[in-house]
Amino acid sequence: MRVVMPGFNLSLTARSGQCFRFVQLQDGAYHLVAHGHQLYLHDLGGGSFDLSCDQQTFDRLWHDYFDLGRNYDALEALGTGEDPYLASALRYARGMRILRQEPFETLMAFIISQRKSIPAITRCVSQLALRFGEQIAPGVHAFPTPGALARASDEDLAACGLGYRVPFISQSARLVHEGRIDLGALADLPDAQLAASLMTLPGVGVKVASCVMLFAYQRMDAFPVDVWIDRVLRQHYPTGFPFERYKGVAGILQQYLFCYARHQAGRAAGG
DNA sequence: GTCCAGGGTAAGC
DNA sequence: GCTTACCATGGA
Repeated sequence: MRVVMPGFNLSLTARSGQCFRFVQLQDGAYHLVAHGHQLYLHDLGGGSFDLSCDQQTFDRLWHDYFDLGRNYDALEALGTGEDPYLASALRYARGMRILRQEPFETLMAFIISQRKSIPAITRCVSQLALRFGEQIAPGVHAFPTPGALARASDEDLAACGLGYRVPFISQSARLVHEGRIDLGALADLPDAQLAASLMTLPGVGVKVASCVMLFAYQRMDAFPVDVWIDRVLRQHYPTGFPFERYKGVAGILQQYLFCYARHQAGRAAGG
């Protein structure tokens, strides 16, 4: 079906490091697996996209997944003048959106993310889906359920390239599967309690919890600080990031800063 | 060979 | 509260 998503930047969103289930195809289109569904997306330009779903599935699932109910245009007014670096980041990554991902998959993906590059994380998540996820189409697998990962052997998990994170994944999956942590119920908690609850899981610290809050629970004040953002803060915000000024959208801005910083580094490296 | 990657944990202070 | 060593793996 043909859909108009004004200003939506598919390419940047797909490569932004918040979701590891986008695959770019030969013709430039993207294939995505989320919420037990697959979706092909073709950017036709001018805000038009060709999607491999019907209207009902789009309205019920993908509309919210791509956070289309939120007005990102208001971000453009921020940063101008007082915050030129943020203005540059917003200009570069205009149209990128914060995806509304599944809590369990996001939790597992960002436990894996520690000390790994985005391509390496993508490989691990893909392997987990291939080995333990339900096949939803020929050669296409959903992300595994908590039970499937809880039952997986350490050897099979290690074969996915998880390294020393195997017990983190195994134990956290078990705690979710056994109901010791109810990821659905966590959505009702305020930010501080949500963060504290997530951090009771093995392999989850402040940064991973922040990513899960931002990318799965729509907590737009969650502000993950990884090595890239740490550099940005030290180089461009030596007196501290103005969280109060950006209250309610700081996490979104963080994602723009993250992508912009990586883009700049890529250019400097000649990529 | 070295260094780095969307860090967390445990030990030590 | 704060630093520090260590943790597997793959790519540059």
